[in-house]
Amino acid sequence: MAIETLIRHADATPKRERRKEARPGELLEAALDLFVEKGFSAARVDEVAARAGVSKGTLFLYFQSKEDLFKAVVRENIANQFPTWQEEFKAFEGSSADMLRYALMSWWERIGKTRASGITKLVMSEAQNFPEIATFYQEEVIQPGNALIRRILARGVDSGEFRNLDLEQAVHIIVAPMIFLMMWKHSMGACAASAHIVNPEQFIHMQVDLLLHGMVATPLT
Amino acid sequence: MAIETLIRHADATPKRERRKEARPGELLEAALDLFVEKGFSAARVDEVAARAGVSKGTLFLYFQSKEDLFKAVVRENIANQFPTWQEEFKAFEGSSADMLRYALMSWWERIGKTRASGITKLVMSEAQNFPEIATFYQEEVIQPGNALIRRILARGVDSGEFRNLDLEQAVHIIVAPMIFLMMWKHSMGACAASAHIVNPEQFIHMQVDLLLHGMVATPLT
Amino acid sequence: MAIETLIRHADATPKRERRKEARPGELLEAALDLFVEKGFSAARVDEVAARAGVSKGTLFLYFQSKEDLFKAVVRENIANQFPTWQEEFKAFEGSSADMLRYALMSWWERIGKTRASGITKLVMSEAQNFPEIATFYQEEVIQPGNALIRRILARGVDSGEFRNLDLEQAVHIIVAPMIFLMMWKHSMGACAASAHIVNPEQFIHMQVDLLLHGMVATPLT
Amino acid sequence: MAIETLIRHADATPKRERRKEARPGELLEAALDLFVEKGFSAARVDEVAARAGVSKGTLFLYFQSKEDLFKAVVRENIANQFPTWQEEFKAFEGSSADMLRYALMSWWERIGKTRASGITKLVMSEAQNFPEIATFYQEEVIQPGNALIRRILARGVDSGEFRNLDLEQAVHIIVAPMIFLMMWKHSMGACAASAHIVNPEQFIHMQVDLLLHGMVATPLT
DNA sequence: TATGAATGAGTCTTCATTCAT
DNA sequence: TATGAATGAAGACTCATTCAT
Repeated sequence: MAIETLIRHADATPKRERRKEARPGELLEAALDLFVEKGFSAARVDEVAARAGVSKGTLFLYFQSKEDLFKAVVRENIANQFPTWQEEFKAFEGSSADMLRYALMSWWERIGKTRASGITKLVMSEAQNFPEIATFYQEEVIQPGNALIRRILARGVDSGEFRNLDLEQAVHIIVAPMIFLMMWKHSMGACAASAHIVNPEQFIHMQVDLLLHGMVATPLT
Repeated sequence: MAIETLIRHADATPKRERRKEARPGELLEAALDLFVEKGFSAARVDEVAARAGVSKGTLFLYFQSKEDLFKAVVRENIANQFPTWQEEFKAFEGSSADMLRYALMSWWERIGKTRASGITKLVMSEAQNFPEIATFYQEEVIQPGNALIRRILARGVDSGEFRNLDLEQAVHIIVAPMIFLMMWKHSMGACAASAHIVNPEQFIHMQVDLLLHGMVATPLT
Repeated sequence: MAIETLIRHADATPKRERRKEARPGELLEAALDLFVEKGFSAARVDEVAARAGVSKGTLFLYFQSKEDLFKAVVRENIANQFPTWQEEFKAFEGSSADMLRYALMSWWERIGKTRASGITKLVMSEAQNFPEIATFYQEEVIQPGNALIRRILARGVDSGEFRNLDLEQAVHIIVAPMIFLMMWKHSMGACAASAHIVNPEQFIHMQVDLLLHGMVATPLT
Repeated sequence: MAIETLIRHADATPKRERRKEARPGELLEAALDLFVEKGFSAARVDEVAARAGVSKGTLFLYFQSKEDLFKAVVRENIANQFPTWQEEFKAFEGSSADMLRYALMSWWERIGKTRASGITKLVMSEAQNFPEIATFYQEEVIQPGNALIRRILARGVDSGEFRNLDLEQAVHIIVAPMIFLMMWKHSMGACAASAHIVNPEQFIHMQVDLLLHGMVATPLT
């Protein structure tokens, strides 16, 4: 998608011409779909090419190898939605509890629910075989994401709304179930036997509730 | 070859050794290693056999297929542990909060910390390509595991120690961070940029604390 | 290797040759040879490919599987002939006795005499191990073949030239010796002790004669 | 069977002792079944051994190789029922037509119908790969069998009951359908799609009828 | 003599990659 | 630049045969 956008901006040439220039973008699109769906090794380059409407040979004209294609796919799709969010959160006026709830729910709407979650699943699944990509993802996605959550928690602690938490740890605890949701959606969740065991919206609701108020009947004194 | 012969004589290792009792265990060991290291489809049965010190044919003497071998690995390393836990939990006498804490920590000691956690990572990564494995794992690991947690929660609710929870959802919320830990350890956790970001023991401690008592400074009234 | 290189230069045969049109035919030729020579299961796809001058992979470009290849061989060499026969028979103007004689003789010329007869031998030899092939053969060769014969007999009965026969049975009686000829040619006929015991043309002549007029000196009254 | 008989006659030792001696016979029995059922290459030596109640290793104690076993099986089972028949035919008093009918029907009862027909199927199927066996069979079974038929035909011709036939050819025409019946029974006849297409008894009846009196309504003048 | 665990060559099939056109 | 025919190195699994016991 990023590449396509760049190309579009570069020149507004008529369709036939652009077609040629757009090839890599179409291939990356198709590859993303297939890598998410089947994983790196089970995805077939024939199918990627076919879905992009070109021949297998053409694919190798743009990408040296399947691995090369994979890396390009992930790099292209690690987009930053974070700046937008940062703006939203700066302007947020409710309680920090509401802010947390809002953050997780909107994360689900914009990332978890969409195809973007497939990238996370993909990166985590193949991290062992592509360490550079894992590092890249860690830096470009996970750390900024964590920073966003950390800011919300810090706000709550500062205002006295939250207990005095170890922020670093707490961030992971918030983030873990979201990552779980994405993994689940693209793995067990896609299998018949366990398809609808986890309902994401309910899951997030309860997650926030428990995180905020705990399970014990007699609260901390 | 002359050298090889010399070595053979030095070790006096017979080419064919009959060790029927020991074989399956040795193969399962090697298989666990390789499955965790490379994933299900990338692990080669030849290599499993070689690492166990036998020929490819011998492997198929003990396991009908690669899938069968994998199932045996899962049973040996994960499923087998459930009965023990069940016993322990039956005999447990402390509070349900302590019980939950104990469950998660001992789960970490016996599974999460060990190579066995790699199995969970692998299953989630490749579930889509091997539906039969996904179903198997769902039935032999996830459902029994969930049942164990559900019993703890039910005990807490029954005794009035916990709030009246939607057990099914709560189970997922307990389990999700554990799955996250396993995924993390075998994906991002293995890359430099994030190696020690998540400390499992601390993570679990805080997870239990937050789950039990919540984050808000002013508890539910 | 030096020699090989020399030869290559001498011939100037390119390693990779693109001959999409010709490939299937060449493969079918080679496959027919090998299937007849070794039987279905003993014939090796590698050897078929090699004999056709292509790599193993190329064979699977044109035929989905060994079984698929075999079916194509059957269609090419046997099943394809039925429409032609049907045309010929439609246009046939002589007596039904002549028609029968012609059918059997031309069957011998076009199938029995050629390598194609080896296919029948092979199918009968291996039918039990490859039920799908047996069914295929039954449907694509035996039934159409029988239908052709049945039509000739029916014509003779209708015209009063033949006695009122049980057509279904009579068809088998006509067909049996033809199958015998094919079996014989590719089994006992290939061994010294019996090489020339059965002369097909004479055999067919006498077969038709006896079938038409019987052996007894005093005919039915 | 032949071997067993020999052994039984040789010594009437108690069961336990004889067991050991009987091994080869039991193996040949089991092997016959399996070779007939599946053919040479599809029959598994494990299964032969298992069916004979011994281990695979034991089989190779008695037979050098699978091929060796195969040859032994066929040799053992080419029994001669011919002398008996010869006696019967010498004493036969009816017409030659009746004699022919009787010969074919009793052949079906004693050979075609029984497991013995499996040997023929086996030998014809594997003749290409075992030429010595084909020769052996030709001499030991086919030629004597043909001689029997030839005598019947000669009797009919001599008595003026039959036309003046080329005996050599006529014999083949009589024998061909019988061989067809055996092949069919053990190949296509064993497949669901065509199980009962050919009814042997009816087939033989009609065969004899047509052979004797022909199909044409207006007989030879 | 009997066992059955162990072997390893051999089989079909797949698929990333190359290259003549 | 684009094609798609051709390649060949794997990979899972089988099975006749061997050999330590």
